[in-house]
Amino acid sequence: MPELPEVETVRRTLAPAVGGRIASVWTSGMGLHMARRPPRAKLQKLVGARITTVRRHGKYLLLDTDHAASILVHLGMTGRLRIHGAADPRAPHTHVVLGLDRGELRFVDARRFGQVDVVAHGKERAHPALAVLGPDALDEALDGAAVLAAARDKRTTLKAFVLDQSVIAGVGNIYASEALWRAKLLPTTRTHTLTAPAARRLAGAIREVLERALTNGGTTFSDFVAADGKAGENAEYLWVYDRAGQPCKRCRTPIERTVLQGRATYYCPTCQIP
DNA sequence: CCGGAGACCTGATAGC
DNA sequence: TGCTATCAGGTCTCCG
Repeated sequence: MPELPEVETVRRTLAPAVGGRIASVWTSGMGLHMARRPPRAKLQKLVGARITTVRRHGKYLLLDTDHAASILVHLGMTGRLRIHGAADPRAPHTHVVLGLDRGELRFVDARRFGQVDVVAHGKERAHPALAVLGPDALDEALDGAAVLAAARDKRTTLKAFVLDQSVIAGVGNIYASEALWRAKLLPTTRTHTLTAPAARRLAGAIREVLERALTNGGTTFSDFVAADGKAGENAEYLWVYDRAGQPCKRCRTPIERTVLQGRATYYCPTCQIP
């Protein structure tokens, strides 16, 4: 479910939890991502710690504490990180609960593709999940020149390229299709054929698409909600994703759906070109 | 190096 | 109504 705009929306709506002290920790004991369980003992050590900041890189959140460690969270497909009243009934599939001085921070994940871990300060780059990430998609440094440089040696398709978290961290399946439509580039275009002007368009389009979605509070089809429980509004603004057969918003040609690397891919066969 | 397929999980929805 | 098949915003691994 969640790509950069959704994760960033969660980060921002976690603001009320910042400054809170962790009073208790509960975990379900079930495995999440790759059958890895949230590390109960390491989380337990954070009892008494205060949450100082919440950072994001790509689709990962880092809840920093004043105990020299951060809580790493990835929402997977159906993960939710929400602030609740301690008396609120617990939703099914609740896997981690951090009791704060006021309220609770709960991680709920039906499909269990999400991840919760603890990382010592200064060891972030050594964490396997974070070590492989490229620059964040909203990083200022990610301009046309950077995209062109990253694209040059690759033989893959543009769709796979923008989805590759080691190249650009944060773009997922919805915004990959959206950005390529915005840049007027076909998803199947080979990466190494990208021209400088096309790379500039792609870099700009990625930023534009993500910032627009962020302004709209993220895209909600069924699962995504912010930390305050609110759904996103961006689904009604999507240009191509989930719009097969509907007219292109630029040229009225029906949008096509295909499958690339096993994932649904939407594009306009007329105004997107190699 | 690259793509494809399958794995990990559950729930929603469409079709019969 | 109830069954089955298909699909889903993410990653990871194996295979050719």
